[in-house]
Parts: sequence; structure tokens; C-alpha cells
Amino acid sequence: MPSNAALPPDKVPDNLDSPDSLARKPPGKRTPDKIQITQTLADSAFERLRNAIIKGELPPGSKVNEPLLSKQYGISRGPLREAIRRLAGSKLVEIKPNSGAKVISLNKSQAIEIYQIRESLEGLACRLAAAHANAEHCHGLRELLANHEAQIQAENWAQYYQEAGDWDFHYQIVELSGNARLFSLLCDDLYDLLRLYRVQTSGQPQRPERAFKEHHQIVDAIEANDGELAELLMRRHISNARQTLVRQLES
Amino acid sequence: MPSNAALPPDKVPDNLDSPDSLARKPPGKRTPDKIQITQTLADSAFERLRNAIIKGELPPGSKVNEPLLSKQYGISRGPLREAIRRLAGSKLVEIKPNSGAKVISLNKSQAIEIYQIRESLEGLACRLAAAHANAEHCHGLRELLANHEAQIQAENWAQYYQEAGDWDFHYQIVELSGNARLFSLLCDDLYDLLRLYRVQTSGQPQRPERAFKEHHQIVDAIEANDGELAELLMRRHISNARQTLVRQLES
DNA sequence: AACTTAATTTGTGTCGACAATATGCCAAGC
DNA sequence: GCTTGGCATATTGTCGACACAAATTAAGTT
Repeated sequence: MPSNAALPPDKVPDNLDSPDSLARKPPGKRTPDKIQITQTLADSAFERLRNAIIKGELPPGSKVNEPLLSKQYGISRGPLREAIRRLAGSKLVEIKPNSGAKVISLNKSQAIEIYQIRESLEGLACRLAAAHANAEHCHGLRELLANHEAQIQAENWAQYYQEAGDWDFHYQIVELSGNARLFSLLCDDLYDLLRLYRVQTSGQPQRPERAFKEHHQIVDAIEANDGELAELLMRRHISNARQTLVRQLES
Repeated sequence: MPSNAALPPDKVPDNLDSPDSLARKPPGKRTPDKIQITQTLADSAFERLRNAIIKGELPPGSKVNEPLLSKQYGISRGPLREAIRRLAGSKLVEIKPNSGAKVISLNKSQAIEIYQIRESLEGLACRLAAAHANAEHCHGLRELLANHEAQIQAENWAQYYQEAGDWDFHYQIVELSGNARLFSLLCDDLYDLLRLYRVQTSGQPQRPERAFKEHHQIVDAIEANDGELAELLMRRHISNARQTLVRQLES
């Protein structure tokens, strides 16, 4: 329950999960509903597709079949195609002319590229966060870490939640940076790609206790408004994960 | 003529500039052309729209009128809409449901956000470039700078070319980093946004001689394979530009 | 039996038409 | 004079149909 505290609205798991149709009007009929969320079918399809990809329901490399999905979602191909193009714009699918869209598939070296970028960008986020953070913010971070720790102690929590806790921490830091573009870039684009890669490789071994300690050090630096140190620690923190990947690559 | 040396293929100004229609087949007729570039109408429209936006033909904040553009481009609204969604995915336009797409408009603080990101990312690019660069690469960079300098000396060159030289330099550095994702992120996404901002503010005063000296220092560091220094210099280089912006913001 | 070629099927690209919503304009009322 | 309401228009959202390309299956020849 504490897990999606820092998640942006469109990231919270859709519990309502309407069985299938997200159409607001059956093709020919009128729409008697007065209350209706003013959202395009293409928008809904976009989010839905995105979730499907991130959760691995549409595995990396698989083709995105328009007629099939349009039937599944209960909409026509038009809005669906628009959703797919938007996904292409954020690099989650690749479109080959006359042959359709495939879900992007990352190899290790591509994942490493992303980690390099993430290292640089989250370092920046940390530096900015240290400049902006007040006592209240730091308290929030501590609380998050405490929850996270409790979950790890309980041990029987699914790995999913443990991982979610990790994401929460990074989300919150980036949000604290105050740089909206940076938030969008990391949280809306890059994190998705990494999640996708983890799904693909069914998760590399976690190292919770070590990561946990590093998180605490980072908050310490932010609390002390030491931007330089915070940046350094975060970069090192992510660099560790990256080097784990590199080692896997070499072996 | 040396100016688009480092530009990726889709950045080179479309000189052919086919008068208007990019349709490959008049709606009902056959297509007698055997030789035809296998590219979707939506793809062409995407590039064309993107260029129009970057060049300022579609000024920031202006509405993207579907019927008008579809007539201008000689295609139907379907492919055009797909192109617009793709632009939305890379954040060049904003779509408001039931109200259409507007070209994105950056204010100064948003531009500063982007500069912060760019600073971090190009610093990374420089560090990586220093690790990869060999003598040949460095020679290429020197040559680029020499051309650039010659243009500045000539003085009567349009500012356009002078600016292009600056972009070329940064393109080449990022390319040298060897990180394809980083290249795409900077050159395909962020640079466009900054170009757009410059169009919007009709270009802040240039400082060619200073920037030029800094470029040389950066190449020196890369040549010496001193990644740390190269990163530092590039970050400072971009930070200078950013702080110019900040000063403008305060005044 | 294997290979090439023809036919069928599946899927993508494009269009035009219609419904739903927003936008602009004009008149009526305070 | 200004605001408010309602009408006409323009624009967006969605759909179904069709043309073309790719993939798959079937057929025919050596």
C-alpha cells in the first residue's frame, strides 16, 4: 500500500481494469452517459499498450498486430495506429514500413548505454535535489526507506514490491530535483526501457542490503545540502548496477 | 558545403523540396513508378512537419490544423494524424483531446531545464569520446574547427552557417561517444527543442570567439584521452551558455 | 523429395464519410 | 455596454472499406 506513493498518476496499476472495451460509444449508437472521462480512444489505447509492454504481456520483439489488438480493445484500427505511433515516438516500439511495429528488444550493450545515461542524469537529479530539499522532503525520503527496509525484513514479500520500493526512491529523488523535463525523461522514458529489459532477462540478482545502505548515504548528503556528494554517491550507486551488467556481459 | 558533414541523414536540408504533393499514388490510380522510396506517407509527413517546426514555419504555440496541412501536403488526414502523434511522442507538439495539437512553446525556465540536462549529457558524451578517440577522429575535429574559424573570419557568412558549425561540433562529439542512445537522445530530441527555442527568441547574442576557444580546449582534452577533463570542460562550456540564459531571465 | 512458382490469406497503408466536440458569431436581455 | 444564450461553422475523433505489400500455403516441375 505504500508502494505507489511516489508514482505519477499514469503509473498506478489500473485496478479497475475494465474487462475489455474501452470504447465510449458502440459504433452507431448514441452515448447516454453524461459522465465520461474526456479522453481519446487513442489515449486509452496508448496507456494500455504501454502497460502491456512494460508488464511483458507483449514481450520484446513481438509483433504488434493491429487487427488483433483492435478487436481486443474494442476499437477500430485508426486510434490504435495513432497510439502505436506515439509509442514509436517514445521509442518503445519500432516501425518498419509495410511490415508493422515490433516491441523494442534491448540487448545488453544497449542496456548499458541506457545505464550510462541514467547515471549521468540521476547524478544531476541528486545535485539539484540537494539544492532544493528541505526538512520535510528529507523526512519523506527517510520514511520511504524505512518502509522499504521493513519490506525487505519481512522477506516474504514478492520481489515485485521490493523492486517497486527501489523505483519509488529514485522517482522521488528525481521529482525533488524540480526539473520537470528531467522527470519526464527519466520516469516516462528511460525507466520504462529498463523495466522492459528486466522483464526480458527476468531480473538480475538483487543486492538489496547494499543498495539500501547506499540509499541512506544519498539521503544523508541531500539532507546536508551537499549537492556534489549527493551527485557522486548516486552516480556510484548506479554505476555499481551497470558494472554488474558489464560483468554479466563478459561472462 | 562542409556544414552538414556531421549531420545525420534526416537532418540535411531537403533541397529537392518537392513542390507539394508527397503522395506516391493519386488516390484511385495505379503507381507506374517502379523506382519508389519505400517510405510511408506518414513518414514523409513526419519529417516534413518536423522541419517546418524547427525552421519556424510553424511557430511555437501555433495550432496544427489537420485539414489545412492535409491539403497542403496532398495526403489525407489519416497519415497526417499518425505523423502528429509521433511528434507528440518526441514532445515537439502537445495534444489536447478534442482540441488538436499545438507546436510546443518553451519559456526560459524550460529552456534552462533542457540546458541542465544537456550539460550533464554532453559531459558524459565528452568523457566517452575521450575514451574512444583515436588520432584520425581528432584530426577530423580539428578540421571542423578550422572550417568553423574560417567562416567566422570571413564574417559575411550568414549567422545560420556559423550556428550550424557549432551544432556540427557537438554532433560530432556525441557521435564519437559511441553511445547510440545518447546520440539519439541529444541529436534527435533535445537539440531540436533548443533550436526551436532559438527560433522563438530569434537567437540570443552569439559569443563566437569565446566558444571557439573552449571548443579547442575540449579537443585538446579528448586528444589527450583525458576523459575527466573533457567532461569538465564541456560541462563548463554549456554551463556558460546556460548562465547567459539565466541572466537574461533575471533582467 | 526438394525446389521454384503460383495462389491465397493475412496485415498494413490510405482514404473518404460521419459523429461529436469545440469555436466563433450574432442577437437578445440585463 | 457588457454579458449570456444559442446557432452556424470548422475541426477533431472514429469508423469501415479498399488497395497494396508481405507472408503463407498450395501446386507443379524436374
